[in-house]
Amino acid sequence: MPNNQFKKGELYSFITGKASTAIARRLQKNFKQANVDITIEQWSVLYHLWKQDGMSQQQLCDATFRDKPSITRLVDNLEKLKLVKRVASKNDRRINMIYLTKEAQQLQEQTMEIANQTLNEALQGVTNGQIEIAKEVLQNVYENLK
Amino acid sequence: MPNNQFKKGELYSFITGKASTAIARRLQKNFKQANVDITIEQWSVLYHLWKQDGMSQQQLCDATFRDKPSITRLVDNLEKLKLVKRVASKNDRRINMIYLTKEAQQLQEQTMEIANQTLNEALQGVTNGQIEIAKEVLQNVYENLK
DNA sequence: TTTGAATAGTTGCTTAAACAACTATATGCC
DNA sequence: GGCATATAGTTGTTTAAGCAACTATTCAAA
Repeated sequence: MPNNQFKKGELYSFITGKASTAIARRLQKNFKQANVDITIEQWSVLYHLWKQDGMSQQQLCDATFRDKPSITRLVDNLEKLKLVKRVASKNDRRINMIYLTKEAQQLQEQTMEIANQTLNEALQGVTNGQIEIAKEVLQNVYENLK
Repeated sequence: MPNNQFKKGELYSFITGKASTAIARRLQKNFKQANVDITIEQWSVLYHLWKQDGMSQQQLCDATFRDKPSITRLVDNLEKLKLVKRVASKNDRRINMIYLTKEAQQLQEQTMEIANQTLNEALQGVTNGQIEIAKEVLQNVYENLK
């Protein structure tokens, strides 16, 4: 493989992920404007629980690409906010199953709408074909490194 | 513009930026293996100073897409590591100009090589054409939101 | 020229990430 | 059964991000 496939000056945007930072900030701002008082990291955990309620912390680690201490503390904070509950598994007492509260269930529709709007703001002027290719590249990078 | 340009299930990878997180982690790991004891955030500041030594903190904010407190503290830590020096501007006493030390200058070649290798690992199997489109999309997103 | 606004940087606070070290429970093998 | 190992989760520590509030300096306009 050629060692210098890319010009050095082009490295930076790939490594720093300014685009995803910008999306994250905008989403946080849009949550705040709608008086939704959660962080985007907390939202990303809820996102997976909305898809499947009752996941173990380890499953949340895999789903959100975070390590175990990060999930422990995100779940701590979500519990303080009364958005999730830890329930010890009866089959395997090492495992905490995480369940959404009613309050968290009620957040789904509103916050998914805000996330959709945020993505529409972010992707103005970008064609669906370009988006598909960008997603493939990002997925490929993720697979190469995980 | 249509309101639901994207399927909801496709949102997540865009918002969370798993790919850039993965690149960042791999770069950090590769620095560590080479006994380069700096964080990727510190490296990203040095990166811009290698391109142009003697920038103000505000210029570093713009270049690295960080806010002022973040740069204050990154410069604090880089000063502790003796990699940069703050020099008060004589023209405008509000401004700190940040200069690389000799130690930091010596880090450039090695760490840029590691960054190049890391990108090559990340982008295996991705064509230059795909990379160009992905970069355009990410740049477009950044412009839309900044 | 003085007063109000803008700019550059710092500090305090909360949230989160990464890593290492730790506890508790389960599993597999002899 | 008992011991080594793997798995699930927690705690401690350092680094960093984001926001608000703050100080110091400069600029601009009356």
